[in-house]
Amino acid sequence: MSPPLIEVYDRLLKRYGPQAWWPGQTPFEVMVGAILVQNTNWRNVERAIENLREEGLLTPNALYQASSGDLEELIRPAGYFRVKAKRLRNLLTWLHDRYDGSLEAMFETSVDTLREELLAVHGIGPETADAILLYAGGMPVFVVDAYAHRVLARHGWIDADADYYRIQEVFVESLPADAVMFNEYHALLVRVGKEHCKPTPLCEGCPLCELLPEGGPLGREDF
DNA sequence: GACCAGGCACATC
DNA sequence: GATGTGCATGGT
Repeated sequence: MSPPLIEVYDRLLKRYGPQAWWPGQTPFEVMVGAILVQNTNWRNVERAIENLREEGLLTPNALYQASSGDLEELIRPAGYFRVKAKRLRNLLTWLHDRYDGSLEAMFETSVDTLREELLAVHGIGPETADAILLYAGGMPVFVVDAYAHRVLARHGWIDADADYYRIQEVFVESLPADAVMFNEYHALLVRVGKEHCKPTPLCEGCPLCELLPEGGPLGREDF
């Protein structure tokens, strides 16, 4: 039986309202943030992005020309700064070589092709690619993350060991392909995950547990 | 001091 | 193919 994802969405939207994601001022800033936020608190990413902004590096050409050493120091607050500096350079090099540094040209590519191209960039995996497609490009791609995984598994709506594509499939099967809603849905899952479906305590005051006949979470305690 | 945070690549079995 | 590990900072 498929999970009640429309009802979940309606409930979350009613409870929290629109989340106004992604917190980035330009598509390029969103792309940079998508790399920097990998397994990292957004607050730390903000510091790194502010550093880049102060140096005038939040454009494809400027960041492409920055030295690796400067880049590492500026993004240090976001953690994993050496690997992330390499990943940003991989993305920038690809963008420069393939699209002459133009996001407009990049997003003229069909979503399936662009996704494959992004995944071929070293350091960009499924979530980062999808975040770029949805939040920077406005393409109707559902972004799965650790929160989506935990919130759904916690309530018994997916297997705890479901992988990225399985979880994405669950959403895509039950929802219309609407970029605005996909955008909002992902942000709402992060919100409820942070506020109520924490690792511990288990779903305190969670608005989604009310949808369960048992009135409480079904998943394993480590979800 | 332990644990957590919008992942990903790589080594090893 | 599954499972484990390195990567690093900053808040609670």
